[in-house]
Amino acid sequence: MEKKPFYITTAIAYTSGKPHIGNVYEIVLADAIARFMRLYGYDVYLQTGTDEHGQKIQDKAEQAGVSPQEFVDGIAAEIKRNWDVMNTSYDNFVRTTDPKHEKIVQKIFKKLYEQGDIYKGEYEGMYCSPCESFFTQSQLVNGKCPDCGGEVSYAKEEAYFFRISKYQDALVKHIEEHPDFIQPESRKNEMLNNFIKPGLKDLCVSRTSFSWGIPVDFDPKHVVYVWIDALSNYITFLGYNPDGNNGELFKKYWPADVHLIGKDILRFHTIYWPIMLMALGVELPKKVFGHPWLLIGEGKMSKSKGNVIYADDLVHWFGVDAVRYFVLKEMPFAQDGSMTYELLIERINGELVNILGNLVNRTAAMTQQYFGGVVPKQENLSELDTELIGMALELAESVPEKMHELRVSDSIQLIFNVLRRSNKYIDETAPWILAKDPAQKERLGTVMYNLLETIRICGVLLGAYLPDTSNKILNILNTDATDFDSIKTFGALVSGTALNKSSILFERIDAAKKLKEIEGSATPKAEQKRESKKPEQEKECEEITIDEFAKVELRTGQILSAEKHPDADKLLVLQIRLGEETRQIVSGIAKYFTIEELIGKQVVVAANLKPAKLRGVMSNGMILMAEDKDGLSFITADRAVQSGSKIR
RNA sequence: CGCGGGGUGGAGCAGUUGGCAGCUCGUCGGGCUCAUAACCCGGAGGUCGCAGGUUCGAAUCCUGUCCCCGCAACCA
Repeated sequence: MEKKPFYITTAIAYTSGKPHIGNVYEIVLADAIARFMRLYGYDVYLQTGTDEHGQKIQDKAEQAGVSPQEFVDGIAAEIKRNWDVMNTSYDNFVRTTDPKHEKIVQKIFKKLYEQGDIYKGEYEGMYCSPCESFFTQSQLVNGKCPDCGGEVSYAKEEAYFFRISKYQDALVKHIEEHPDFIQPESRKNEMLNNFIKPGLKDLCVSRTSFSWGIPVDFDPKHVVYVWIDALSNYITFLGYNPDGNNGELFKKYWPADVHLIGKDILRFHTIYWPIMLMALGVELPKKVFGHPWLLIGEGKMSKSKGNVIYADDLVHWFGVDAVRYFVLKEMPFAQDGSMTYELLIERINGELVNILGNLVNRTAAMTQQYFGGVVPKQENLSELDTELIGMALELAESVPEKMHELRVSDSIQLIFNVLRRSNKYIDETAPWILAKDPAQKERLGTVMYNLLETIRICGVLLGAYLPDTSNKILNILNTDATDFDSIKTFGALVSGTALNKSSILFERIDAAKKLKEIEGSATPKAEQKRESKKPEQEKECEEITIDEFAKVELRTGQILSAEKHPDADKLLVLQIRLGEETRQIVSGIAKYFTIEELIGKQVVVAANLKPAKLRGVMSNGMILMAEDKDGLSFITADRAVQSGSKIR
């Protein structure tokens, strides 16, 4: 029988740096869906990859002193390695610097140009020459460049535009007629009300300000800007061809069943991408799912917060299936999920070790003890048995149902409910009591069979989420009944089969010990290796000479007054006494301190910093602060020294 | 009045079309011994942010209000 195709994609990752666990979550989620659909009987194609063009990459490569291509080669390999560490089963890992992709993008661009959907126009705005950037009036700070504070002037730049306004009505119609197109639904309303209905502006789709991109072949001083380049990866790598001469993969798999993306780029995938496809006369994808974010504790991951967690480190500490389990299970459908080491350890011990691992272990041990490790026969069933069997069989219905809605966490929950029930079943049937009475041998056999078969069913389904663990379980059971059909009926496990030796599935983690270990090795082995071959990593602590250090003029000061910045939430305007003079300093600490607690504070100020305007207010210096996870703390002298004192 | 998300036992969350407020963890008490100090049972603990309204009946629908969190614009 011909299998139904199922094409799923992740967003392609930008090659500006190493991906953190939040980025990796997306491919793991996609992988779980892909593995499940394969198990369920679809012909699945999972595509992922990297987005490798753009100004930022050109800049970073330059800083690192390598060519952009060398630069992205390094990062793409790093990204791929992280995908592999997570045991993800992608069918194709694509890169936008692939010549085959570049060629088709040029053709797409040309086709859209020739049919009038792309036109040449002028990008106008206020231009800052040192920054080489355009700004709109609203972005300017007191009429000056928001980046460098320098003068800007009106300028025009030649650019190509995509006439997306033309397709606006068709897009609204499509979204309204296909309620599943944008998921989750709350996002759909957001897109419609915030972006589409107020009116779409034509999109600038080329740049002349940098060169690291796909050149427009009929006008080579332009490069194709990110939208057309990156989004089209979903079809170019399937062999789409604007001239109609499409490849086999495209014919087979397009339109995509799911584009899995982060909620932050939903706009591009539900507005620009569909319109591009409409303009090309290509069918639209069936569903775009904007998944939530994985937060670390309370907040977003960021380098400046120092809370970035990488997938390979987590795997190094906890094992791949434990990490997969956590991100898949702990992430709600439409709301951001939160990760901490404590929570991760709690889930591992409470669910993987206690519920799953221990169930398999005790069942295998009893089978060994009572039946010499051979699967016994199932005889007459009691009500207790049919309840367990019913729950196990229901999984073949309920799990696919949830998975089709992309509710991965709920699916795992369903399986674990059955595992929990199995533990309870052991307690209710008390096999160790049955074992004492030779007359109950048959009953004991039935109980053990029911447990083993239930574990098999759960083991098969877990293949989508915890592939290694699933293999281990099915290997212990020594069974070939591992396909989806085999779990629709209860009894595929063959009586008389000798079990293989069982092993511990998940080791219990001593939380205090493990946390200490993590603390103690800020850069574990995996990271150290990586560090040495990453020239692009910004040197966060570059060595400086004592002369360079001496250039910074540090002085003590006292805060005389503080008031809210009239036009910014995060900023406070402080008047600070530095010896004879009084300085005005603007500082982004409004969130952390009240005005009352600031007044009178003795602080340390970098006094010879070049003055800058912050949201329109002059700031002459900077206050030194220590920052950790609990917030900010002032650096100060340990006695009340005279204000303005020098620090060295 | 920039846009959006959220306030449900100590913690984290579920609650679809209004119909007895649930789950996991923790906690307290008990049981069991096959198993990885595991597993099983029971108890305590909630005015569902607040105020009003609709209704026989509201966590759920409506109005107002307070608080938190993202995004956007400035973290010198």
